[in-house]
Amino acid sequence: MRIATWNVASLRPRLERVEAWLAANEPDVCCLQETKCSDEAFPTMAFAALDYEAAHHGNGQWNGVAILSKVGLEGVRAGFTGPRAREDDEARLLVARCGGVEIASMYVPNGKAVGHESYVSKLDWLDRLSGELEASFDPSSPAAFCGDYNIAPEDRDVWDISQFEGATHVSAPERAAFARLLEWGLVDSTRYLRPDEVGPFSWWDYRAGAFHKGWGMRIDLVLVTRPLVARLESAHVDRDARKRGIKAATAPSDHAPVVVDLSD
DNA sequence: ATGGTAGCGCTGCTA
Repeated sequence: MRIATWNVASLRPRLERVEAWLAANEPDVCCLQETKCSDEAFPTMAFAALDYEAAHHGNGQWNGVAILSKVGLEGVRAGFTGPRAREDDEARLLVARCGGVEIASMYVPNGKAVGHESYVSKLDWLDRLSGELEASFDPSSPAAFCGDYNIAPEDRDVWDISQFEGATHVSAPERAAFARLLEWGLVDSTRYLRPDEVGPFSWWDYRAGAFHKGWGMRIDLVLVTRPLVARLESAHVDRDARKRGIKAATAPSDHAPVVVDLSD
C-alpha cells in the first residue's frame, strides 16, 4: 500500500501537475492539503477518471484538505469532533478509512510568528489534535496521520538551524506538541526508516531561489501507529515534483510529495 | 534584466 501526502498550494492552478503525478506514481491513498477549494469546486471527476474516490473538506480561498483513494473510502468525517469541534472550523482535518487504515489528511496552522495570535491558535489546534487522538483513535489500530505539520521535529529537519532562532516551526512549544503525538503512539515513518539523514526536506520557500540552494525543511510527515510501523518499507520525497519544468504553464507547489510504502 | 515568489482576488493577506 502506497500512501502519499502533498501540500499542493491551491489545487486549481496545480490540477494538471497533480493528475500527472498521480498517474506516474500511483499511490493507493493520496492526502492533499491547501486545496483552497470549496467542496463544490473540488474536481471530483478529474480524480474519478484516474480511478480515485475522493473526499474533500474546504471552504474556498484558504486551507482545504482532501483524501484520494483507490482502496476504499469509508467513514469520512471532517474537522474535529465533540468538544473539539468549532463553528469557525478552518477545514484543516479530514479522516476516512481506506484499505483498512484510518487515514487523516491534516493542514496544521502555520503560526506566522512566535507569540502571534496565529501561533497561539496553532498550539491550540495541536492540542485539539491530541485530544482527538485520545478520544477517537486507538494507537493499536492501523492509522496514518498525513500532512503538512508546519513543524520541523528536529534541528536536522531544517537546512540551517542557526537561521531559525526565534522562528516558528522549531520552537519548543511546537516541538512539545509534536512530542505529545509521538507519546500517544505515533511514529514518524520517514525518520524511522531513515534515522541518520538530514531531512529529507519536503518544503522550500518560493523566494530567493531557496529550492536550488537547498534551503528546505522537513515539515510534511506521515505519522503511523504501531501496527503500520511493522509494515513500513520505504519513504521518500519526490523532489522532481518541486521543479518547475520547462513547459509547465504554472509554478509547482512549494511542497514536494512525501511517499510511504507499506507491505500488504 | 538590479529582481525575495505565488495564489487569491482586487488590496493586502497568507504562506
